Amino acid sequence: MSQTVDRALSILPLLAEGPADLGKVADRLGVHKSTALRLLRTLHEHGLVYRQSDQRYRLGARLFALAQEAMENLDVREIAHPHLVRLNEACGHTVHLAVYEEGEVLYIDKVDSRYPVRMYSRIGRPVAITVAAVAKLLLADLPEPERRAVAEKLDYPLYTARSTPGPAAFLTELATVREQGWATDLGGHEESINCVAAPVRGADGRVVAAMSVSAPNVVVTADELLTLLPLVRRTADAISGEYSGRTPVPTPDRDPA
Amino acid sequence: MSQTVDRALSILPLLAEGPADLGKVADRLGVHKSTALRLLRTLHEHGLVYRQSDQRYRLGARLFALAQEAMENLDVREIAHPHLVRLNEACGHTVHLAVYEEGEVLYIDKVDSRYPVRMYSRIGRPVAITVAAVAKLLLADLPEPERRAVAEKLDYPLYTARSTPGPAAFLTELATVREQGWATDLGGHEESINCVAAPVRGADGRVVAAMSVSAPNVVVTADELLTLLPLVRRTADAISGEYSGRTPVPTPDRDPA
DNA sequence: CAGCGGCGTTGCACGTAATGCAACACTCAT
DNA sequence: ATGAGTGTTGCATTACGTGCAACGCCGCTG
Repeated sequence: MSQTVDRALSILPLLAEGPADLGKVADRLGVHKSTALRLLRTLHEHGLVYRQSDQRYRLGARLFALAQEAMENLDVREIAHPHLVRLNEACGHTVHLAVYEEGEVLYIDKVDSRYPVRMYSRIGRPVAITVAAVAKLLLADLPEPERRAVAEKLDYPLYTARSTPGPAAFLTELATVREQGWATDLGGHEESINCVAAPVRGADGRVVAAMSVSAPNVVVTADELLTLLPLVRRTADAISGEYSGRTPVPTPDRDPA
Repeated sequence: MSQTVDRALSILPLLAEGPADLGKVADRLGVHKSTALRLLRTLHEHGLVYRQSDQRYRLGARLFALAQEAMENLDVREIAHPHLVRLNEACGHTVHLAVYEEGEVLYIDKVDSRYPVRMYSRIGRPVAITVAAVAKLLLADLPEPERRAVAEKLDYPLYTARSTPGPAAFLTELATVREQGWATDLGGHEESINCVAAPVRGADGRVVAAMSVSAPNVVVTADELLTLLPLVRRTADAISGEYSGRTPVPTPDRDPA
């Protein structure tokens, strides 16, 4: 809508790929060097872009700070965190919390497994949306037209033989998940890793987040992991209760309502 | 420099304080509502801003993804290298840079001593993890459970009489190192070689790498080497600053007052 | 050492594209 | 109903961003 800003913002993902010099930025934007320079300068003044000693540009500190603040402003996360920790203490596995936003699913919190074997996932990183258990729950709750639209537009990478192959299979899976109120990922992303997930709902019943427990085969089998489902669901429900404000009294309360 | 972009970017810190509606944004920017609307739309298209269900705006998810991607594509080695060279020019000794990865500590860069006597160490080679100063710094920063798990699993070869004998001693040493923010290896790997090391930290304060200066007894005594500690730490801090995009501006002035 | 090519930077005239205005659409309260 | 509070759209004006060309600055290379 605003050309100048649009161009300026296009620089950010470009720099996220790695440092670039002025010429490269101008090229990729399709603008004159002087234009690119001014845009970069403006970004620099706001600290979103940093100029390293070899004069190349890269993303700057304020961006990290903003991302941090943005995350802290997500109140689901704040409410959920202690529950995630408790769940991790109970079962020992990696616990994730994820939200849906604008066609993407992102991890917004994580408690690492107590076992030395760790999964590769980091907060802020987009989830493998077509296979992850949390993604299924979040997408399954979208209104039908949007759900369909999103499913059509996605790529369906075949991470493993069990990955969701395409839109049709995905929509079927979403229907099942929607019906049963929980989801799994059994080796769909990485052959040896399984997950079970449950939804966190707001006061209006809409799914606002999803949480999962993940563990590799070498630690527990898929069947053993499934026995944790009731616990996962109870935890998710507890978070839902607290989030939607109709919590009886969780633990440390200052004013009894 | 660019008014439009400048205004648009000013919205981000504003939203970082918490969600705001169109009117508030326009007010704070000192522009007409329609102008603010267009700016917000552009930010929205790039995912930097998200419109929540009550129509208010808040910081968007792509911000995480950007910050995340930038972190992953950041090359400590590239940023650190000129600093290592400068340090080597200043003190003449061998300078190392190392990172932790999956239970191992690896040298990823090295500037050779100007003295004829050289250590043998190779870039990409695993470090003597139980004794090397850089290894201590990197392991000391791991979360407690993992640190313990790693320490338990290690072998403790007795390279010299001063080598770390076992897990207990190692964990104690790590606690000290963690506390003081620097580390040494005084003849723990080879009888006649000493090292001092300091950590390189990312924007979040986590240790992403460690650097050390090493020299054999025949060139400088351990005490003499220790006098280099402040310089080593300053260098490491400079790298940290640049790595996290925090340094003001590397102006080409000769002498900073 | 001079000459050269590649880079970032600056000043300026041009015309695109951002701006503010005013009118419109909509939702809630009253 | 009716009003005040939102967010939204179309449009005329001109401010502002744009590209150009010239400059300065290294680091090469002959």
